[in-house]
Amino acid sequence: MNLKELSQQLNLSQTTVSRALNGYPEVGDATRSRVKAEAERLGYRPNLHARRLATGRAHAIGYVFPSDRTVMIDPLFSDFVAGAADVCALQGFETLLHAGGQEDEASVYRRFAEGGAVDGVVVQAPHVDDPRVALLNELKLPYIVHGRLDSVEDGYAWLDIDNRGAFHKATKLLTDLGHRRIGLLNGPENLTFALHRREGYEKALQDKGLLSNQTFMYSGVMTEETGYREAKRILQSKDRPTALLLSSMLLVSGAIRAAHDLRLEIGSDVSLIGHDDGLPFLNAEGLVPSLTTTSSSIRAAGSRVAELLLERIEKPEGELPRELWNVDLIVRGSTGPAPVTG
Amino acid sequence: MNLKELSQQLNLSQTTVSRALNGYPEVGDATRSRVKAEAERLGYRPNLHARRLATGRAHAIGYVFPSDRTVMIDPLFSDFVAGAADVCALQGFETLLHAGGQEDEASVYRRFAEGGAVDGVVVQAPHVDDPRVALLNELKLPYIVHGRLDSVEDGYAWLDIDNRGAFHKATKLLTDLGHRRIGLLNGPENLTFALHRREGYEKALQDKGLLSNQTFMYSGVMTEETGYREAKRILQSKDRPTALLLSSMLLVSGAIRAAHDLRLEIGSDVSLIGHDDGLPFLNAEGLVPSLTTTSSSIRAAGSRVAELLLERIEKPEGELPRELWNVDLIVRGSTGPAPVTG
DNA sequence: AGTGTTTCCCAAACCGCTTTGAGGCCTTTG
DNA sequence: CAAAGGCCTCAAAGCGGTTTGGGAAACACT
Repeated sequence: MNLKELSQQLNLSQTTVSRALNGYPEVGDATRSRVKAEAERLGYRPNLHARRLATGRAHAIGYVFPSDRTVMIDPLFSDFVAGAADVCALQGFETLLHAGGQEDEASVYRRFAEGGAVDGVVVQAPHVDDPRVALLNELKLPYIVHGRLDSVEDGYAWLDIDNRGAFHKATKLLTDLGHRRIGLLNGPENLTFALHRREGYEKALQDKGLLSNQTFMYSGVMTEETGYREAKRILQSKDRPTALLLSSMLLVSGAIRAAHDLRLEIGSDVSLIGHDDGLPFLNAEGLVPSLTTTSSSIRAAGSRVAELLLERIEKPEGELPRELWNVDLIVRGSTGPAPVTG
Repeated sequence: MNLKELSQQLNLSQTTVSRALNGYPEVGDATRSRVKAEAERLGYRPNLHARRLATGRAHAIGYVFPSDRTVMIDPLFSDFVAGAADVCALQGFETLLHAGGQEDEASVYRRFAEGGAVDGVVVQAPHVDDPRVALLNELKLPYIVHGRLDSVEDGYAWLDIDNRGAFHKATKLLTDLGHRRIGLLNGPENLTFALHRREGYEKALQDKGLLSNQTFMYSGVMTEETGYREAKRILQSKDRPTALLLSSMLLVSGAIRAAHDLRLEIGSDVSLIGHDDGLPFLNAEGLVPSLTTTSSSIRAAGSRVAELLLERIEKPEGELPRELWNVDLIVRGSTGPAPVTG
């Protein structure tokens, strides 16, 4: 069933039927409802590609897996995308995923832009100096960055959580509790979010005249295993830290295991603060003791990013959105005063 | 740069240029290479929608999030999709995600089929008696089920791992080690994979004349927290089991925490076997003691499913693929003989 | 020279929708 | 009553590719 057949069925022109269906004002109420009823009855679905070709709009947004992510897919990713895809679906947009292949990333974006495959893209996990932003600006393909470049905040659209602030707060809580040696297990610090977290952490230490110590730090992939291994290493080191900051719940999970191994009581022998992205399968509150966290829903971020992107697609010349989300510090049972023998 | 401009540039007709680019034999070698070089030089990208309209093929496959999954996105999902998207990208296919929205699932499939949005879909996490299969058969939209319906194996295309066999093997290992009371923490048993796992488990118990015990079982969402809670409950029950089977690594993670809490030594006081989907962020080998697993890469399954789907799209009338993958039982340190006092 | 084969290329139709520009009909207004 | 203005509707021209049905040129063979 296509438009032509439908319009013949109705004894109307294609134009009128199309307009009736798409809500244009030039068509009368009676006609419109007749058309709609008939379309419904016959199960008419407009051909997407024809519509896209005619309108020049894809009604789709895209994600490109960064090439260095194809091996290690982030568990955050699905939740983020789910949030975004929900919003898109509500507005009749599809979500396109493009992974790897032999094509390099820049050329995928180019094809997206020039071939009209998508109306806009989401840039995830930006590097400190991410080339994608410049490329997308050049291509004039609407986009929104989830995160930020390192120092630049102008000239591109972004939504980020206040990673510096979050880890500053978290570290301050620990120093206020008397901790003097605090470790940090972080993501790869060429990614902005991780860098910012470290900056917040170091700033808070400096505020108290404390120095950060390289042996108490880790930066790299955030798996349960590295959490275990690095937490164990750090907690076994000479003058071990009395508290650890952990950049993801998976690291937390590993660190808890390490603490158990070393017979360290969490919340007294060692305090733990983790960053919680609100993943449904790893609950900070359900831990024992419950985990003190900096907390921010990655899913909500996904939804909001999609909203902003759709707005930008609607009005490409509108003002560039820049949203910095506050991150809550939720104090629970895993943090306590520094041990006196520390 | 579109085809028309390119052909004018070359002083050729659109036909010839199109044919040269798409490898049709009617065009001479000299002409073909001249066309290709010029297309490359000018950065010509064919408009996807135009091509799709003309050919009637979308060059895309789709995933629809089941509506009951939009709240709790499976952490397996991203790895599975990544595997699939890789394969698709290599063959020039895009991957479409459709989540929720206000539209019901059946109508999404209908729209996909009739609107030509995708050439085929992947059906994930099938229920015991999943209505999607019948719908897709009716719509004649190529698809492949990752998993199976409960009893039916004919009349649809599927790839599944041998969940029954895997959990049979795992349970047998435990009974052979002398365990008589064995618990099972499983996924929701309205999903086929979970049901099959239980069947394998119960069969192996029966083989030894053992009865399964409802108090030693759990079926539901597979999060770290439920793993902890349920493992703790089961391990505290009267005549507690000496071994646990766990349907996902997240459940394992929770169970380990529970065992620590209860001061049970893993591998001696309680044996653990987990199902490992090969997720990069939760490594069975890195645990202490290393975890005995039934092991099967979800990512590889994603890739293969995509391959099969692309084949089906190519030849819709071909034979229905049915692949049952063997699952390895990898014995490591978390399993040992049943404690004598058991 | 006439015929048949290849080889290479073209004009035009088509995919199914949107949108433009025009026109018919009916009501209002001077 | 004629002109103006609204309201509806339509035919046709895109959008940018693919594909069909020839046709011209070059060559080989009677």
